[in-house]
Amino acid sequence: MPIAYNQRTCYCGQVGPHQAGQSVIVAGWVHNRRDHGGMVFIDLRDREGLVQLKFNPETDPKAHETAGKLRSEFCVCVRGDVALRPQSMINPKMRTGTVEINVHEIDILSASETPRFMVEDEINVNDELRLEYRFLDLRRPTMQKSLITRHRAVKIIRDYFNDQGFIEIETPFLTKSTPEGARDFLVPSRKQPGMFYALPQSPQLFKQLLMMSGFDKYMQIVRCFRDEDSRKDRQPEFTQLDVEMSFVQVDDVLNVAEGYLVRVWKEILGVDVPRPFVRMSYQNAMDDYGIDRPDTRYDLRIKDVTAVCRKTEFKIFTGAIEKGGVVRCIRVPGGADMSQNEIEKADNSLQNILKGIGAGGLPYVKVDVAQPPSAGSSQPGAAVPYALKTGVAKFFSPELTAELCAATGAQAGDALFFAADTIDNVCKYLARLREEVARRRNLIPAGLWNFLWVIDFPLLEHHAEDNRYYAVHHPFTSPMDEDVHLLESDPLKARAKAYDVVVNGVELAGGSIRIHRADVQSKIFKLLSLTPEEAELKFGFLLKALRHGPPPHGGFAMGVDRLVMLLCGLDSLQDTFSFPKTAEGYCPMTVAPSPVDQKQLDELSIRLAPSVKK
RNA sequence: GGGGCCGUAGCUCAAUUGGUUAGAGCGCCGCCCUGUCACGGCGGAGGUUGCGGGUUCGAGCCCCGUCGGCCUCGCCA
Repeated sequence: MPIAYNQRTCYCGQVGPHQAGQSVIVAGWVHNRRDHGGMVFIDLRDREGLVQLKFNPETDPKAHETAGKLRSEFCVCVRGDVALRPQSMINPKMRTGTVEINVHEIDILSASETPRFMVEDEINVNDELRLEYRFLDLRRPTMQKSLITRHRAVKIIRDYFNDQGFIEIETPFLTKSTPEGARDFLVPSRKQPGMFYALPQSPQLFKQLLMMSGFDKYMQIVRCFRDEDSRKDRQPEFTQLDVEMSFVQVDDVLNVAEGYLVRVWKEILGVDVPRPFVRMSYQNAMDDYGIDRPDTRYDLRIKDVTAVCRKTEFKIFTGAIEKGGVVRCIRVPGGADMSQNEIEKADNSLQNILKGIGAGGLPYVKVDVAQPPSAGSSQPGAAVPYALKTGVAKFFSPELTAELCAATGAQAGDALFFAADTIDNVCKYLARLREEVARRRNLIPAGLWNFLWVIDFPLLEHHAEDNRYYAVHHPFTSPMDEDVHLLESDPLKARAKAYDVVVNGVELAGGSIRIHRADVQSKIFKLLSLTPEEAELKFGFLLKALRHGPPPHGGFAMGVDRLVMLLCGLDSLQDTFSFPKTAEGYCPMTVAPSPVDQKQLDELSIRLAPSVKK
């Protein structure tokens, strides 16, 4: 009689001393086998963990014989008694290490080929192989934890938003291609040859239309698609929590978002996140951190030293300033101990990293205590407290040195790293430098969660290439009421009712209050160089809806994959997906994308370009 | 789309200046072993060096192409 595996009594990882003496049925995969010729030990694994099985040839010869045939990843079911291990045989490294199961009966439910890699957490296997054998990869405890955490976070989303009166509504995947934004994934229409649907980059317009339909609190956990190159923190299809509310101002939306985040951090990590979150203006973030998603766990704030550097004879500084640029710097406390190799020589030196993103170089100085003029003289450093050495020190006179130290708060033993260029480039370089220095010098405190709202984003940005404005957030974002008049006079000065949640330097969510007036929306389209005809063609349905009593509304979207990455402390977004794709958008397991039959192409009226090889 | 690095046993990696029979650890297979938990001991098998072409007396190594992976810039409202 086979063991009734459907009457499994508990998970392997949950067997404990409270069951001592009880008969149990467990099922799982063979993790490890230790065969002593006589006694055989098996670690059996299921989604909750491992438990040690013991096979004794004297008491259970038949089970012991079967145990000898077991190999890695065989799927088995056993019946046995839970026993407390003798004191000296307790394994403190195992959660179930105080007990073991004396097996009386075992069934091999299925055998396994030798796995291509071992199912354990500390593996060193290339990603492609992991993805090809994703079903094995997902057996690893960290991957199980990741997907289970994902489930819990999503469950909390549904509970929380349901409690708050939100309604989950689905929106189409086969929809209309939207201009701007990322590249669309296209789906050809069979019934209308030559026509294409696009997969949604987000349900943005649908959720706004639902507001116009009167569902004043909407949410959805929804797949979004963007056909751009993948990265460690990016996949072509990803999941968003999408939220929209009517009759709200910025604070109302921030409150709802904070409420969820606080709850999920408490329930999953047991961490109390203080509310309300700190708010920082976009301008403040750019000035102090050079980036719109600052990691505030460490200081290293950027200081503007344009005024001081203007007085130097250093062409790199003065040249940049003459062209309308700025000079800014980061003070690294104690940074004088950094080697020349680390700063500018090594392949991965700070300078080379910055050169990699376009910087010309990395001017720097180290701050030292000033030497007295001669050995005999007293009052060392009384007039000039500090002196600079190395790098571009020679361009700073004692007076300028004093000014520089005053402007940056630099003290003896510090290093100052400069960037001189346009404001945009200086921000880009120093933001990167900040991150790199913090990581290398271990300035990032462990266990800290810094939640931050970045607010007061500009509404528009200007691109020189095509000499036109682009929406910073998206074209439906409302300008601030007091800035509406700037749309005529100085559009780049207009601020948006937009906001991002940043956690430890990761942009986790973002949103805005939307335009709910047709005239304002038309004005924005015009600024974005859309003619009324184009606007009608592309967004006619939105403009039509805006003429039928739209409520004021706004919302946000949160990256669920990034959320799970943060909660699990993962450094790869791939590990939060069940079946992710490579950087080329390829799935090694299913071998997708792949060619299709000529018949399918014919039905879609699609002919492949001659350059496409079969 | 641009640039860089990489591809050798099931896995992770070696292989001197282009030179003998391409090695190691882990895994795998066999035998032995009654308290292991990274069990241990002895023995063994396992290779079209991603693929295609070229240079050379000779190519894992050099050159060209191609496929794939990773990093990076661009892109990602």
